[in-house]
Amino acid sequence: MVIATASKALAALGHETRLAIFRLLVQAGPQGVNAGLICEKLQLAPATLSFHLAHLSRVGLISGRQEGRFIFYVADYAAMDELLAYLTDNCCQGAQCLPRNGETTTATKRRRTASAR
Amino acid sequence: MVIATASKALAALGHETRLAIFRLLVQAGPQGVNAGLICEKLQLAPATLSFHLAHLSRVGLISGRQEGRFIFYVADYAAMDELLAYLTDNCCQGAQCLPRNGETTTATKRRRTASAR
DNA sequence: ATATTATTTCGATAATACTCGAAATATGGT
DNA sequence: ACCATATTTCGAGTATTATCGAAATAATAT
Repeated sequence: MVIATASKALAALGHETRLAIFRLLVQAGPQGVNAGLICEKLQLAPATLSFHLAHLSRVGLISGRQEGRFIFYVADYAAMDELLAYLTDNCCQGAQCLPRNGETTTATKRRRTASAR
Repeated sequence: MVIATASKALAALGHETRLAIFRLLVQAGPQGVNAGLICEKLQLAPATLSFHLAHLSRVGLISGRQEGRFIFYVADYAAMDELLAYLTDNCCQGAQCLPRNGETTTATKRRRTASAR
């Protein structure tokens, strides 16, 4: 992934409403959630939701699947995976991600696993 | 980490210039890079750089250490670690992060490692 | 065909963020 | 004290993003 792509994905998630939407979709799993239900759960005006869904779609983090009158939005796990890979590879280099106390935390383990690829 | 904090950190990284700055600092390691050198490497006007450094500092992703006339900026690895932990925990739930083809990729391994905590 | 429901697009407004020259501040050298 | 260098703050202009009512589109049901 190139930096321009990564920064666009990060910007998309860098808005509380959109992060909440994405989180909801991830937790909903592969069947997704239709727009109306997202509106209801997150208390958003339909036009506002539509704006944010379009943004997330544009950067490839979600996609929509029409089913009857509904459009079910689904998180794109592969896109998120690529973003996380970019961050661990470029913004969390090796042993430097060790916290000061020397304890091994998630990022470190994550990095080790990644290098074992 | 709460969603407000996570979205602020993501927004900070969601700008190509700031992501480039953060990446540079991560790669520079614990001694950091002084502002002037960042300016030079990334070809930024001093005032512009200062604006972005302030933004990254405000959300806790970097910090500055005065040394003589210079201010060395350093990436906060712990903050990045927490952000990655938030994303893997909240936006990449378990087996759902498996890509369609069934191959195991980074995020999956990452998630498994995380659950073994 | 018409009505109903789901969602998006349009349009206007408001708010926030970005860029950068110029001036201000801070530190160190002479 | 003065000068040079490093960085930030100020201020103003520009651009981008967010919100949401109202109208338009799309799908289904009656």
